[in-house]
Amino acid sequence: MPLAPETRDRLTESLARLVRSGRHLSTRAATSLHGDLPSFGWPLLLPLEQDGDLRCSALALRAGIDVSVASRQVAALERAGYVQRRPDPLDGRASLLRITARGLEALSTSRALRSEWAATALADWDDDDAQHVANLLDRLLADVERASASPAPTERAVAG
Amino acid sequence: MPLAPETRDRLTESLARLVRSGRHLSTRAATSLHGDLPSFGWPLLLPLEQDGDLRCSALALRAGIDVSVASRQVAALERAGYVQRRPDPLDGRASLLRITARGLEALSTSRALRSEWAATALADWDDDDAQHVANLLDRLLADVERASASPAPTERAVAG
DNA sequence: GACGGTCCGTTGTAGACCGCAACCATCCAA
DNA sequence: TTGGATGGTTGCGGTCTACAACGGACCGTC
Repeated sequence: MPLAPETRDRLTESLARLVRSGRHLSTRAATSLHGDLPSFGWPLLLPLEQDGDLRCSALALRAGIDVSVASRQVAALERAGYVQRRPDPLDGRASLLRITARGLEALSTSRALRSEWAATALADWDDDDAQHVANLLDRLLADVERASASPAPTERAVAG
Repeated sequence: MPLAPETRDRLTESLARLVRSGRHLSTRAATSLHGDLPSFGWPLLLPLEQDGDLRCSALALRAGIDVSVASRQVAALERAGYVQRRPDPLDGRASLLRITARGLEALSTSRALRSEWAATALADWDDDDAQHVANLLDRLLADVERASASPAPTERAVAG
């Protein structure tokens, strides 16, 4: 059965509330969820942990932020000793960023804090439901990002 | 089967990415998703549409923001003619906020834009999956908000 | 009926995050 | 060699947020 408009709107509304709540949580949680890591540390260090050395622009792309923002945040992380930069041997303009041991450690404690928090929040979920919703969330995320990337639809909606 | 740690962490990670992506979308979408309504218009006007007249403090509670923020945003909405205020007959300190015809109309066009956007984003979902994920999202949202409201768990995590 | 504590909403202030535009240094192709 | 393209930094302005202080109104108490 194709998607009914009511279901669609209900889903977007739930999504909007979730985003709002998540934003609220991430500002409020501040130190309790990130340890001594600044709030932007997680989304920047995680790609560095997973993919190894990255350029600033690549990191910005992964984190979904402007290069200028990434530049400032990376500078802060570098000052704090979470990342290290070395000149890119292939391009004199660029730097390569690498996560330090301190960065890995901070990521680890932050991961533990998140995990602990999630354990209390999701106390009465069973594994099947959680896996199911995780699958659907990933799919939803992919679709939202795809629709967000293409500039056309909403502008068409405005014009039409 | 109880929630496995891996599932838990996977779910939080998906959730974090979704929130991040959604935030990005809501800033980027700006005019295309809200029409001429300011970005904070939707979460403020919606409770007024659903529940009728509300005080500023009640509205702030519903929107999950501080009263001072709500006060400023409501003032902007009032200047733009989306809401109307009248003194609360029961309490000389308070005002009652009511959404105007213009506000209802703006909400309606905004809803249409959202709906149109959602239609393209969720094009290849079927109704069962969408309803299922909406149900699970609502439950997830409730749990997250509950865990977010209680100050204890994360601080315990930090202390321990 | 006056008074002190409490509550509502507004305003001042400050911080976090974001993106755009201008800029320098470097790269690369013509 | 030279001019356009590119990587990263910085200046600037904008948005959203919360906390603190304040004036005005409310209410239980004396």
